[in-house]
Amino acid sequence: MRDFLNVTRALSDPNRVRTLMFLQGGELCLCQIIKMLGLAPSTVSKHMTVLYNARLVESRKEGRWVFYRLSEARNPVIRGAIAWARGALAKDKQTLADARAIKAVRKTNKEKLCASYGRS
Amino acid sequence: MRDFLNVTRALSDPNRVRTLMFLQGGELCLCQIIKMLGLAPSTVSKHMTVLYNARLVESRKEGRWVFYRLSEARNPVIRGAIAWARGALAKDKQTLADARAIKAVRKTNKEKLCASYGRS
DNA sequence: CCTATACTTCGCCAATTAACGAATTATAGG
DNA sequence: CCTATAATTCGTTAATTGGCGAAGTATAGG
Repeated sequence: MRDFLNVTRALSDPNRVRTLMFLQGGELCLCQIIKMLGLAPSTVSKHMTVLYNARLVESRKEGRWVFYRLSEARNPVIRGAIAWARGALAKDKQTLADARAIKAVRKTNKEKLCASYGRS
Repeated sequence: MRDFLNVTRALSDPNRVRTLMFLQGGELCLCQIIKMLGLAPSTVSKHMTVLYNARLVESRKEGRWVFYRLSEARNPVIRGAIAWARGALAKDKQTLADARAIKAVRKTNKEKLCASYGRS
């Protein structure tokens, strides 16, 4: 029950759900997620911790950067949650808009994007 | 997104999740749910409203009683949520304990159970 | 009608949560 | 070693949420 509630609570915030959706396109570093969500770095960091503790995402550190990706665990509860969310939101307006926006973010040079958290 | 979040938020409380699980055995009137959860009637009523607004349950009024049942809607988001929760919690301790307890509640005469909210 | 009962609505309180900025940690590169 | 940068942790604040009991609504049965 505890694990289950960690997942449902992680999925109870629109910014976390958006992040899960646009992580479908592949791993992103925190600063790219910050750029997408337009929130303070500390806020986004905390959101990612919630997703991580729910085991919905995994992370990888590379130098100064931390990359997050959708969980690849075989755990059926996690896979079920991701599959369900994906199905439920495939045609969601925000999800589609983010899928467009993420392309630009991925193309942008990471050094430029991250410098002072790239509030452009 | 709004509909999706209504579902995930409804699933973010253990008492609501427990209720969804033991409703698998068939419809129950509010006083039976009150008995199962051991919470104040007003609290349980509010929980059921949350589940109802998320479309996870449906209700039926019969005289003084209100019966709740798992949603039978064809909506894939709802059906997916229920199926996922069911799979995730099939072996959950609380779920199993509730499955046992619900049998006694179903057998109990409803008049007796509900009288002064049956705090026995 | 009047009472009892099943449920809901309302107002309140304590706990949780999402947000921020400031301070801190860790790493890359002079 | 020193600075800049990416991310995290901490402290604060405003909003939300889960709980309760009291009051209100609706229905069944004298």
